[in-house]
Amino acid sequence: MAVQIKHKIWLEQDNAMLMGKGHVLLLKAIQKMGSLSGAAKEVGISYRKAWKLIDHLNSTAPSAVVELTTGGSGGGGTTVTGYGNELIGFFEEAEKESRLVLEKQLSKNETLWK
Amino acid sequence: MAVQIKHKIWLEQDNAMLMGKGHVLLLKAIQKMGSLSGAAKEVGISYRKAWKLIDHLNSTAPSAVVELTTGGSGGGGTTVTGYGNELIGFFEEAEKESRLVLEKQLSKNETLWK
DNA sequence: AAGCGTTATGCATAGGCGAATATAACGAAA
DNA sequence: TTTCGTTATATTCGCCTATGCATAACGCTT
Repeated sequence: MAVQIKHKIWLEQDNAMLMGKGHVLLLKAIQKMGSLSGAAKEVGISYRKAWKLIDHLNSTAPSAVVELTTGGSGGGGTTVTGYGNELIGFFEEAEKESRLVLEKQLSKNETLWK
Repeated sequence: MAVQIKHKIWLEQDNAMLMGKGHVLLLKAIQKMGSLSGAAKEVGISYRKAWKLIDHLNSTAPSAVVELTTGGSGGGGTTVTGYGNELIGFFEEAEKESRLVLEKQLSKNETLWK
C-alpha cells in the first residue's frame, strides 16, 4: 500500500491546548443535537470528557463559544455561539489548506515510495 | 498571550505509523553521533524506545533507512543511508510548507483573537 | 409538588505507553 | 582470549488518560 501523509492541527493559548479536532467534531455535534450529552453520544466519547473539553475551551477562549443552560423544558441544552461558528470555520479552512499543501508535496516526491 | 496554531505531520503505511518527527530527530542524532545508543541519549529517550522506532521504520520503509552493525571496534554503530537522508529532507520540507500556510491563515484571521 | 432530561462534578478503576532494569550476542583490538 | 561498546530483547513498574459510576442541582411542565 502506498505511503500516506497525515497531519493534525490545533490551537494553543499560553502554551496550553485550546482547541483541536475533537473540539470541532463535538461543536458540530452540539449544533446537530442541541445538547452536550447528545453530542457526546454522537461523537462516541464519555459525557465526562465532552464536558471537560467544552468547559476548558469556553472558559479560555477570547469569547464564549457555547451557551449552556440547565433545567427547564427538555432539561436544558447547549448551543454554539456565532463566535463558535467562526472558530469552526477557521479551523476547517486551516486544516484544508494544510492538507492540500501536504498532498502536493507527496505527489511531487512519488518516486520515494517505490 | 496570543493564540498560536500548532501542527504535526507524519507518514503512514498500511494504516500504521511509519515515520514522524521523533524519527527525524533520532535520525539526525544518529548522523551526529554515529550510534543508536548515543543518539537516544542525545535526543533524551530510552534506548529501548529509540530501537523500536528505528527498527519499525527500517523494516517497513520501501528501502533501508539505516544500517546497523554490532560488534567490532567501538562495538558497532549505526549510519543513515542515502535513502534515509532523502526521507529526512522530504519530511522537513513538508513540515515547513505546512507551517507557512498555517501561519498565513492565522494572520489572515487576526481579528478572531481579540 | 412530582417528574424529567439536562448540566455539573467527584472518585475509583482499568488500559496503554514509556521508562527502567537486566541480560545476551556480537566482533574487532589488544 | 580477554576486553569493550554497541546492538538486540524480555520483563517489570509507574504514570497518565479515559471511562464508568454515582450524585447533586436546575427549572420548565404537568
